[in-house]
Amino acid sequence: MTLSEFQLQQQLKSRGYSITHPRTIVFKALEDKEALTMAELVAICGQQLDRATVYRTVGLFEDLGIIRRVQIGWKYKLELTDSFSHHHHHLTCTNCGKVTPIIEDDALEDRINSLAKAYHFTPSDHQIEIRGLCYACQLSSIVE
Amino acid sequence: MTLSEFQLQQQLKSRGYSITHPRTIVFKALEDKEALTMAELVAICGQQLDRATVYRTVGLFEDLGIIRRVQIGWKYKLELTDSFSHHHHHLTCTNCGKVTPIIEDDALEDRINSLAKAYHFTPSDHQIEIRGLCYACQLSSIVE
DNA sequence: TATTTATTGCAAATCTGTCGCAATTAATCG
DNA sequence: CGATTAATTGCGACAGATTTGCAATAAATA
Ligand SMILES: [Mn+2]
Ligand SMILES: [Mn+2]
Ligand SMILES: [Zn+2]
Ligand SMILES: [Zn+2]
Repeated sequence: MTLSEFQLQQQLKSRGYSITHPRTIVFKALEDKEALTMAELVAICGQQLDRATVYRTVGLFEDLGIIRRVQIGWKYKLELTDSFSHHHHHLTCTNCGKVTPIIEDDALEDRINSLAKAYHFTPSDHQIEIRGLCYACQLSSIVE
Repeated sequence: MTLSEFQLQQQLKSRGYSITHPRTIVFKALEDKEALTMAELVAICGQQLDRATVYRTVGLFEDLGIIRRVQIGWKYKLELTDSFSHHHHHLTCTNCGKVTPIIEDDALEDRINSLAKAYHFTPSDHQIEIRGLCYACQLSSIVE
């Protein structure tokens, strides 16, 4: 069992939820992967689980702060929260669709927090998506 | 006719699309408003336009870079792009749902662009949402 | 104003997400 | 380890959101 799988079980248990087969399957599907759409997640788990169960599990995991939704392109995707992964943001290539995580940047995080304060907000979370052309797509567009 | 309505017509014409009544209605519905959900937009235009037409127009406007989707909470909303409005980001109150625009901040924009460069991306656009408690909701949570 | 082509409205189809309920599974305890 | 109990799941069925084909209509052009 991985460390985060253990964390998941602790999290469920401490909040009075059972550790079930479906919940483990959904968690593993998201582990170590860059954000998945709901459709992709259902496709991965769908052979073994009912659609409704995947939705219910996603809902529960969101409530428990185990996964979060982020906007990538025009859809939202799901990924493990910072407690199970590392805080990061996303670069999306508008040409090939590749999504690259941006590792945490203190200057950026600080600016975000100061801005929230300037508007008298108490920030709890934030998300950033930068869209543009990835290196590979820049090269191929020069060739054309 | 407003300046941005004129811009819209230029944009449509130059790309070979007709300037139609439905397209004008959808554009006006979004003008000078903070992000609308698709449901809100359909409600506003729905009396005069078919649902399908609203969806098709939104799709076209997205392709033409006239409107964009931004994630607000767990849903997306629609708003005019920077060419028709001013570049900004969003603060969302997780308690009352209020959405506040953050006016452009150079330090933030610079950091975003440097990060993109560091990853060899050519950035074209980005979006930021900060979630947290607005001032009013902070006060009421202290009272409780 | 007549002609041509793009656009729209309508209705049907398809996705997406939700719900109630009976069958199953996990947790608990002797 | 079995029996008991309560939570969870699968299975329709369902409501809402978005897409599509096609005939009717409106916009552009000359
Ligand atoms: Mn990610
Ligand atoms: Mn806005
Ligand atoms: Zn690319
Ligand atoms: Zn609030």
